[in-house]
Amino acid sequence: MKYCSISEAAAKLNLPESTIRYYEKKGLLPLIERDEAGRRLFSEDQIALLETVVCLKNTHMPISGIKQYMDWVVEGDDTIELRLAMMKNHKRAVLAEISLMTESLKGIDVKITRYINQKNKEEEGLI
Amino acid sequence: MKYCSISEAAAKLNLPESTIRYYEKKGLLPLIERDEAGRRLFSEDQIALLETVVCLKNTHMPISGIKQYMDWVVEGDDTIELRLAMMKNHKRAVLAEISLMTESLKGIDVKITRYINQKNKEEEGLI
DNA sequence: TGTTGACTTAAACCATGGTTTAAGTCGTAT
DNA sequence: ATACGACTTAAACCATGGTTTAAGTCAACA
Repeated sequence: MKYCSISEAAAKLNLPESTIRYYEKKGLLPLIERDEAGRRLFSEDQIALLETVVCLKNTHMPISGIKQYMDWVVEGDDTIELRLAMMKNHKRAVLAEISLMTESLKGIDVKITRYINQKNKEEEGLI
Repeated sequence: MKYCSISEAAAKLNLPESTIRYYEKKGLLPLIERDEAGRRLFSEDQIALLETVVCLKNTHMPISGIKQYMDWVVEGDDTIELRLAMMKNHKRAVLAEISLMTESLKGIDVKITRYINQKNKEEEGLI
């Protein structure tokens, strides 16, 4: 298996190293191995877990939620139902948030349209 | 013109009163009138402005951005171009965020599918 | 051998976006 | 008159999600 350093992991995921350390401290990245010098070693699996963290973070799951999920991952197959339920719930929350944003975007579009019209009126006035 | 109290405004917009006071303090709600006793009076226009704040907040514009926008609103028609540019930029940012969320949601769907399959395999194993 | 450069830690620090508290002022109904 | 509910303020407090700092360890290269 190939391992990579924290700087390589950070580059792959486009995250600051400090963030990765912070995530590990918060329990979002359990079971990270270390070399003899105490440096973190990220396996492909760890990188995949980190990608999952990023994916959940991108969809605004709080740290506490991601930690719960990762605790269940570590716990093993007995928690599959729990993880499934969590992901289904989270998906619903994300879709709701996207809906809200999409809806609110309409209000922004109204302003854009209005401002464009006002600008045009000004220009007509100048002609 | 009809005015309403902070509690009525809070009820209309489904916001805590404390949040409305906080927004005013931060400069997001300029020109709020007061009665003789110092109580805030919200006109229809103020309510509309507050709705705009909520709309921008729902689309994750930071307080500092909303304040800039409101400062421009107060400044008047000379700032229409600036407001238009800001709203166009913001719209782009919101669409990008929605894209990121939508993309990340795929990763979540992958997990949902996988967990459902794993559950089914377990059940087959039990038969 | 010594000096880089990449890593380590704990703790302090920061920004953001509110919420809560404490103390006080009104207007009105009893 | 007084007591209640709705309002006011400034300041303290809180959670979240990191980032920065300071001090140290280690491996490898000149």
